[in-house]
Amino acid sequence: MRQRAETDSCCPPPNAEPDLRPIEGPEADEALAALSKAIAHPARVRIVRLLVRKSSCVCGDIVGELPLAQSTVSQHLKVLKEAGLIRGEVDGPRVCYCIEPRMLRRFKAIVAGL
Amino acid sequence: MRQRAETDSCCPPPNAEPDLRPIEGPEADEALAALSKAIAHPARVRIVRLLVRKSSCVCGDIVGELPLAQSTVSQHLKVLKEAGLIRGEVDGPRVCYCIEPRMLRRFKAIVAGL
DNA sequence: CGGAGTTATCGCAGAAAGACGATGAGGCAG
DNA sequence: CTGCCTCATCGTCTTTCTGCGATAACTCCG
Repeated sequence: MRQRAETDSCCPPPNAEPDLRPIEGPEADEALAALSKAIAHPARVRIVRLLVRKSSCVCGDIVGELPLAQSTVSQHLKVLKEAGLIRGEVDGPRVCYCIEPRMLRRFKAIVAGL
Repeated sequence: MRQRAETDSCCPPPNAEPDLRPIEGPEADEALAALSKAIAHPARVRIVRLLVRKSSCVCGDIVGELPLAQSTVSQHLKVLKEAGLIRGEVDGPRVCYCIEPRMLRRFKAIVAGL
């Protein structure tokens, strides 16, 4: 077993590698559209905010924070995960979600470059 | 008639009033979701890019820039307009669209604040 | 007034999103 | 092994999005 446990965050990748992907052009346009679509729902905005705030990653507690059914929240998490904005790591019987800093940074960069 | 004409941009509001609206909280979350949804389509990203690039506002030329029917482009413009991201001003027989700098700034600010 | 050019709206059809309950899959404790 | 807890997936329904052609509205020019 790993030494990751209670206080230890399950997703600690604070790597600050430079992002070489373009901020403009067709690829960036597609990326912006996809990332925007992923975040284009109040529930998903709240999820992202939760995960950003808690550098330590919350888990199914997200369900408790939202007025939605567990299956619905799971769907939203799936959308965010498929967009690459968050990551889920299995930690025993539960799953620990956290922000994918790279992708969030990319989103911010493209938007800022508008 | 006004002195606005060919080279004159029809939407010249370069006012840089400070935006006092919140960057966080429920209101900002709703705003971010709405703005993201408005831009969450490749065609609409391209439209926004076009209007940002050309500080002078293009018009129905947008239709020529996109591989979509005129009615479809008009729909996308409507979405962006309803989100407050762009503005359309009637200029003779045609309509001149331009970015609404305030709203775009707000979008950038909220995203940057994530 | 009447035609021409430009844009908005309508109606439709197919695709996708959103929400939920029910069910399945997997780990952990006993 | 069995039950429990957590989470993902499935199936369904409703709503919204997306795209288009057709048509209306609107402006300018003769």
